[in-house]
Parts: sequence; C-alpha cells; structure tokens
Amino acid sequence: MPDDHTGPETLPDFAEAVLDIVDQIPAGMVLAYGDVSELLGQGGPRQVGSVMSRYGSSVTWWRVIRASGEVPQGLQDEAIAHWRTEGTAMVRGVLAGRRVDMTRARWDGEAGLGVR
DNA sequence: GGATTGACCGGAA
DNA sequence: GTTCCGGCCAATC
Repeated sequence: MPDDHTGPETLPDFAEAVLDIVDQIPAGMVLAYGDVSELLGQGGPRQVGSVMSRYGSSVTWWRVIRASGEVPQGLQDEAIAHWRTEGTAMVRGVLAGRRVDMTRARWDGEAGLGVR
C-alpha cells in the first residue's frame, strides 16, 4: 500500500540505501561518508552521517569513517578495537595510533573480485 | 508550508 | 600541524 502511516518500522529510502552499502563493505576495508554518497549517486556526506547516527547500530558502522581516517569522539576506542580485530590498515607513527590509512584501506566498491 | 539540523568535505588563512 | 568558512542535501521541528 502506497499510503504508509509513518510507522516505527518504516525506514527512509535513503537510510535503507546507505545501510545496504555499508553492509557490503568487506572486512579490513573502510569507506568515507562522502564515498558512500557517491556510490549511492545521491545525497551528501552529511546525510550518510545522519543516517549512521540513527540506524548505524544495525550495521558495521566502524567501516564508515571520515575522509581524514577518523571517527567521532566517543566511538574512537570502539572503532580502533574493531579495526585491530579485522586487520584494517592503520597509520604508523607515535602520534598517529588512532587513524586509518585511507590510502590502503579505502574500498573502491568492488566486492569479492581478485583485486590486486 | 518554511527553518534548522547534522557521526561531513575541501579548501584557505 | 591547526582553525575557520561556505557548500552540500535529506530528515526533522
């Protein structure tokens, strides 16, 4: 039925699309908010972030980070723990233990191919 | 119907 | 390395 009544289980189309993309990110890889919006072909980085803050608990939110390779305060410790478990490429250095190396960990959107 | 918001991005000072 | 500013676009008030 086209006329829905705004139920709690009704998820915005954009949010559903974002969650779908995030769910396809392979382990050890990350994607920037802006990259997700580009793969979707619509919306912008802020929309992706907003969706994640609301419905991010249902997906691997730690695989979606900022273009700088960092995550919002409060989630840093959690994200780092996940990255360490999945073997995500992180920046080396004494002062840079909490950042992801975007040059190596950035997912190009090709899943399961013989990349390399 | 409009105004505000927000887990952002990229460039400039 | 940092801080500030404008632009971006859907969801929400």
